[in-house]
Amino acid sequence: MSTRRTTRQQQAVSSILERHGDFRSAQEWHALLRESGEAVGLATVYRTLQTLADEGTIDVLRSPAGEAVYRACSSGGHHHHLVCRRCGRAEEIEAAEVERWTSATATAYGFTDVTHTLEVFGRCADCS
Amino acid sequence: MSTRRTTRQQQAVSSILERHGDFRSAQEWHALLRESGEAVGLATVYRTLQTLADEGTIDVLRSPAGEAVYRACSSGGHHHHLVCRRCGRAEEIEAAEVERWTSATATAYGFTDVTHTLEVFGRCADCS
DNA sequence: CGGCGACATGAGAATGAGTCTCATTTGCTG
DNA sequence: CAGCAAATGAGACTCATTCTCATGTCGCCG
Repeated sequence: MSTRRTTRQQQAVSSILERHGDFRSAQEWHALLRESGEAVGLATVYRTLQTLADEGTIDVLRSPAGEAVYRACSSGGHHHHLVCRRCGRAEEIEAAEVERWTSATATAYGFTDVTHTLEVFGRCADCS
Repeated sequence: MSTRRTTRQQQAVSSILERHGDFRSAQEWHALLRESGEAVGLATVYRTLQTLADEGTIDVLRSPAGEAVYRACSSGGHHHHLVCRRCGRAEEIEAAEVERWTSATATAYGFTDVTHTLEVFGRCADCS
């Protein structure tokens, strides 16, 4: 069933995501890989990022500009981010209160099958 | 300075946004306008939506699929949405708790100049 | 009322992220 | 080692959005 192969390319993608801790677009990761000598086709970068995201291994979100940005996250569970809009560095944050509030509110309005997005952007201490 | 002209096209856009209360993409609003006989160029629809959004007259957010969707909102102030992912209908929701929580958390991490996005998607009572 | 200048419009070209196709390469398992 | 299915990558393609630029239109001034 899970005929999951381990290719050089997939390892290169995972590994570069782990070396850098910030959110970057597929195109940026692709460029970084090329610079580092570990060339990987753009299509493969997209495919791999998507697979990893589906697995929950990495996190995706949309930058204010509307493009998808990816990063490796330590916590496997559900969490949100506090992202520096200048340098891309991100903190993982837990938001139990918010979880509770959204699900209560949604229920109050008769909504079911609820999901939510919450991202916080700002300027980190270093970039101020 | 404010050489703001009132054109038929801009009125048509504003007006159709007000007649329907849901989130739709620029392309969809454009199609609706055409159907209603009030044809407006696609580029103009984009321009007008963007202007209205900048003014704060309408709200923009990104659908899960990644395209920008727009809708006229009654409340001028800051608020969030509970959006039906099937029919696009949306409720405006206030989230004082969440506002407080995000700003407190961001401050705790040394972040400044903080903004946030919060959107809740689900299936409304009618669409369940 | 006719003219003028600036802003607005719209058709189509251009851009750019992301996806798809398909011939080729490459882990893996026997 | 052989064979096959999965993975790759170059490039074509899609599709939302933006840009360009020729033309239209609003509002004012004399």
